[in-house]
Amino acid sequence: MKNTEKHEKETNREYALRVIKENIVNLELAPGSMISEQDIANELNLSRTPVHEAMQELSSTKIIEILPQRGSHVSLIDMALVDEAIFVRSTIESAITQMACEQATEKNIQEMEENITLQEFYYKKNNLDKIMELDNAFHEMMYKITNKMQCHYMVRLMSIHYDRIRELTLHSFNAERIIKEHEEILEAFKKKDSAAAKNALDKHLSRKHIQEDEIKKKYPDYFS
Amino acid sequence: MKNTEKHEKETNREYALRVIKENIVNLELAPGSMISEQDIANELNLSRTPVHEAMQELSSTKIIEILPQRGSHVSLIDMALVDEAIFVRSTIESAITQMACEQATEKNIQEMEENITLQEFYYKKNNLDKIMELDNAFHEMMYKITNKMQCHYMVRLMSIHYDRIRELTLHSFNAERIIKEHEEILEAFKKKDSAAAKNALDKHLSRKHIQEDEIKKKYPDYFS
DNA sequence: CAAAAGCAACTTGCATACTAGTACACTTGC
DNA sequence: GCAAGTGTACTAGTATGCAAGTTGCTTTTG
Repeated sequence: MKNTEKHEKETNREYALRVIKENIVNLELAPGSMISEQDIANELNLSRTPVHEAMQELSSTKIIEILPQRGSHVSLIDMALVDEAIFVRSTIESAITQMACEQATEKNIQEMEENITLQEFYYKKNNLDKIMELDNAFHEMMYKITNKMQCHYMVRLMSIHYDRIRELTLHSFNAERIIKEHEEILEAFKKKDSAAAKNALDKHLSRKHIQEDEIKKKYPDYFS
Repeated sequence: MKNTEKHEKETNREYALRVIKENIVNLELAPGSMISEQDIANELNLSRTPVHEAMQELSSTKIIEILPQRGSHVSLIDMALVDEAIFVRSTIESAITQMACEQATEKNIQEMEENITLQEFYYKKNNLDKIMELDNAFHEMMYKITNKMQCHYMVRLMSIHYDRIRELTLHSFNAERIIKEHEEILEAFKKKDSAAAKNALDKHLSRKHIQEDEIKKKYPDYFS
């Protein structure tokens, strides 16, 4: 696995969960591949206990499948679960963004502006990773403004199925358009026009439809 | 704790999770009370391991709080989390019911009819538990029809905060009105009028606003 | 008497060992 | 050669014991 450094002050269980999840999303652990608790414990220099607990948590989102006394494997990509992930995020975030627009303070709006300024900065530097990080932070602000962080946690949990497939279609990531759409949302916030904010967000997230045929042809073994 | 019988073919971990969750929701484990892994393990005749794993899972929804090396306690009722639970369910189920109306087959509609018939049957028998069970099954059908069972799982996870507070306001459970509203939804399905189905569901779930002051006065120790 | 030091009893986190069940290669008997 | 039986090496589930940290009572000390 990649990036197995342990952070400070995270428990062994959190450490195992984070590393396994990252390696599933970046496809280092390929869909369908077997993973044994013992092997991962050895690789991370842990006992089976924290790894076992991390695997239990992952299986609750159906990103891995545990077959007792037989073994565990990374789930094949299930387009129905990808659709659910997109559906939940679009539906929840549409409602939350509209509410956020109504509740946003001057300080909130300033933070959004700051975030977008940095997006443009890193766009000029061609730093896509930073832009994606700022993108996530931008959307998370909506949850923070409306005090809906448990919703954010749940949406993120399900999103893992979409995150994994996005890894296969990174070439279609259009930073320029994304930044422009964030600016549209910001403009709606400044005008306190919550309907416009909702529409801008709906348009923004509706891009998330997937070139399913293309990637299924390219990676047929990854799909169920 | 109440109802500690172990079901067949459930693992010890699932058993512990189910019993603890039930006893939190029915307030047998009061908000704020301490619960130790060892005590529960003794009471259920298990080792600490499956209990520990169940507690980890419960803490992810914030229904319990684990303080390492100090102890764990049932969380006090946090109205912000109750609001989030209601928000997620209303938002998701509104969208899903509308989609279900568009996709429902004759067989689906017949099952809904069957369910409501039984609701009326048990209403005459004054069996509220059965009605609540049928109520849950009725709403679950929407998720099944639209193939969104992972959404259902997530909504249920967050709903525990609302389920617990509903336990305090059971006197206001109005079976007659609920059944009538279910019938409205069914009528919309029969007419394939998805907008009407959505409206009927929105109205149905909007009842979930809570007599917050009343129960806070009655159970002040239960709130954060 | 009051404050500080120390100890005992608790907690959860984790490592280790054992259990039960599966898969598969190999042996055995024909 | 083949089918049935057997041994072995794997798996995850669970029990147990230890590690590390907190709490609160007891003892000590000024």
